[in-house]
Amino acid sequence: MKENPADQVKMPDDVIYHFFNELGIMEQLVTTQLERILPDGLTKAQFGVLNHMVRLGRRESPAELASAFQVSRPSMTNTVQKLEAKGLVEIVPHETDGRSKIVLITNAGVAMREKALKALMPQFAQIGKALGQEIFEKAVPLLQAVRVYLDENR
Amino acid sequence: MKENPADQVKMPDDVIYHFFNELGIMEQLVTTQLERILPDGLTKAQFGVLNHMVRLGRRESPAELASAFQVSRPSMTNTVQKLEAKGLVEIVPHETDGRSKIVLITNAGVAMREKALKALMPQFAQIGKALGQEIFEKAVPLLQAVRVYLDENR
DNA sequence: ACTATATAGTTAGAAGGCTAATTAAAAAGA
DNA sequence: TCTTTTTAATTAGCCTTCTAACTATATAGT
Repeated sequence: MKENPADQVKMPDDVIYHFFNELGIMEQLVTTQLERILPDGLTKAQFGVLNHMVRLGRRESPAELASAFQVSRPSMTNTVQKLEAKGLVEIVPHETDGRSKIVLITNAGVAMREKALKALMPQFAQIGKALGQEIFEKAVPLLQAVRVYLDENR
Repeated sequence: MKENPADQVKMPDDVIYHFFNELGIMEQLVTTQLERILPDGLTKAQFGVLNHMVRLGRRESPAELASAFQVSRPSMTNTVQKLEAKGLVEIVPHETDGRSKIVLITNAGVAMREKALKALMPQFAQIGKALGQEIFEKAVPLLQAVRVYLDENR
């Protein structure tokens, strides 16, 4: 009876590794396809920030944004600077805390977010039609549970 | 009755967007934490290739590896060159196809993969213990279904 | 009040990813 | 057979992300 080469050293918790592997491969696909659809060279990171700000409609600091997206502060500095260079956000000093800044979305930023949404909509609709919404409704809570755990135990 | 700011422009297929969003945030967390655990500055991409080659025990070309991980060929060229520089793989010409190359894992590569696995094992066990394997067993087929769709429709 | 610690943001440097373009070899077609 | 198209790999240039280190401000502790 031939053994699989993998048996030499067993994979620990194979399902979990498989899960993370599947995650990484899908994220690769999603990011690439998303950025191909987004208008005006908008990246996933940039769209994420614009969308976040419109949806939550709040004044947030770069540090708060970094935390929301689970990226480092230098990464978020970079992202909001790119958005500022495109005129999609404004970055102003915090009124009372001299260390902090506040990121504000501009009218152009809101318009760009709407343009991006319009570009994305058909693709999302197609995926929803092909796979059904149920699969996503089932998956989201599972993903959230894992994310929350990783978030709390790092 | 106050409306949520998001209502100005509705998110198309909110569950699907939420799914992709959750995916991106978790992938960020996973990659960062994984690379903090991996030994000798091994990256997720590098470990992925080593692990893939041991598990499948096959001679594969850079193009096949790129396809397996859903990255571009230039990205895989970069990764295997980094592995070659560390002495973890060998890259030899294909016997019959003058365009192709074959990536072979070295003894050092196998040893490094085992060292990495040993480093990863406790973390995976802890996650499994905290969340249970079931959540991953439920999630993997869902992720696969979405991945296969994206893969086939790009 | 003064010192020490923590927090916000940035800069520098490295890694991985992408697309576009280049080179070389194989396969297909006229 | 000769030309055209496809495929494999690489190079160049850009973007995002990371960690480490630095500056400046705020908070805590003595």
